[in-house]
Amino acid sequence: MLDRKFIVENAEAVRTNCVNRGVAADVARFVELETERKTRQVQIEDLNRRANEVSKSIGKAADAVERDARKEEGRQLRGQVATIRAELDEIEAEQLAIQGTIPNMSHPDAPVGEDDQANLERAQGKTALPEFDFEPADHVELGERLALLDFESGSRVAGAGFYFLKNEAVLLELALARFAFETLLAEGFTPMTTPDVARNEVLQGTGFIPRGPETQIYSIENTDLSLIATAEIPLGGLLAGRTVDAESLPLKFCGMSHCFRTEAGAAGRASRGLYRVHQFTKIEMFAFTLPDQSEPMLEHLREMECRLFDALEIPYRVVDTATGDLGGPAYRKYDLEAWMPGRGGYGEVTSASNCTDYQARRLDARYKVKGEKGTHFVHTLNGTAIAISRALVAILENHQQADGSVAVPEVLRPWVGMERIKPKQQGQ
RNA sequence: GGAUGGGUGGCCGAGUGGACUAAGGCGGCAGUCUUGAAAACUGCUGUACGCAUCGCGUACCGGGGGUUCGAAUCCCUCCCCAUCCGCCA
Repeated sequence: MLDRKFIVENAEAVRTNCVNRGVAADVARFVELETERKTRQVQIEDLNRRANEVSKSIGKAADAVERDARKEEGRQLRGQVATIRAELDEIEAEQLAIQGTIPNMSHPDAPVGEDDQANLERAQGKTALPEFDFEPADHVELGERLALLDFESGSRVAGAGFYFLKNEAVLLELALARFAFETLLAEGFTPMTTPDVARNEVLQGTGFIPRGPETQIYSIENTDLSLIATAEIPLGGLLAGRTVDAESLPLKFCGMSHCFRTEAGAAGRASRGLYRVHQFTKIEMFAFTLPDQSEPMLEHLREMECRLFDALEIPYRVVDTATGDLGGPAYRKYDLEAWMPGRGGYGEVTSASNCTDYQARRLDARYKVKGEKGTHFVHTLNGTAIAISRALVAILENHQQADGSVAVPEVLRPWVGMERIKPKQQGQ
């Protein structure tokens, strides 16, 4: 969320930004409430001060009569505090509700627009679009022919949206993970595997809504735990409620986790195959930085994503996300969209966001400069290194061959142990 | 799952109703001393918010609630951690 003082002092800019982002948030009401809140705050502090003075004077009271009189005075004061406190709580609750709906400010270069139609292509990958001298298959059909994907069993076991990977698909998953980690380790990222569940508090801190009608999150009954939708959640939680020394920043992590998403309301929307599933494995980058480091860090994350997908020989474009499509926490966001011959178009495979201090404020993740008074909020960034399921779509569809096989990208061969994935006989 | 003990300021750690709303130590910062450093000595050293001309105030001792004029301290409740036992990949 945004800082309340910032909202009040920049009400007009915040309001305009809400419009650009397509969010209806009552900024004016927030500002109005802030005045109300401050009045109450000052009243309460004054009453508390007087009550504290009274309390201290009781020990020194001359006699029982005076003591009783002072006690009564104290009771009165504390009673008044309780009344005003209740009003203040109500005001704060309303403010917090509004504050939660106000999105982060937007980078001045982010394209202004309602939705992904307004996204701006910034660059293209090194790999040219494939030209097939045959009718290319989509990944579902390839998965079938090569015995790599089993959606039917997945849905029998866990329901629609779940799947089994098998045979070389499993090797590809492991190879992709290994490849991503090797690349990122060389760049100073600290590798992590994370809990696949997290406290709802951590979900909320990172900006995810664990419950409610439009939630995308699976929650675990009778606990305050949810299945994570991305390693961004536990990695962001690493510094939740903590204050680190400024010198220790930036911190770069890459975490592998399973990701679980209910995809409520997404039925029918490109729902075939691996593109939109309830569970997948993902290697995610996450960074905590000083404020002036976050913009270069976003470029760094994007650069890593490009390097990974160039190495996988997958054609893609880099898109600068439009204000209306940024979501709540992002200040700026780049997506990599890979070419997917099966759909004859681009599909999102990664996403890198600079959340500035928006996420950190909710997480309460701070840094402190030695010798200076006070603390500041860190900046947080996250970016997909490789989301296995979507990477598999792109690999299978782009590297398919006329003979029905799929070429394994050069960089993965050491781990997959073969150059080609060949069609199987029935039952394999 | 069973038993026990715990959660206090950057860290260690004292503190069972009012004497600074946290002793003492470590670490950190500044100064004295010293050719320089170390040691020693002296002082300072949490965060947030508010008011304000140095400064003052309010809140915070795991979270929430309660008792009381007054709670780190008493009560209720939840969470977490540690150790041992059992079970187990």
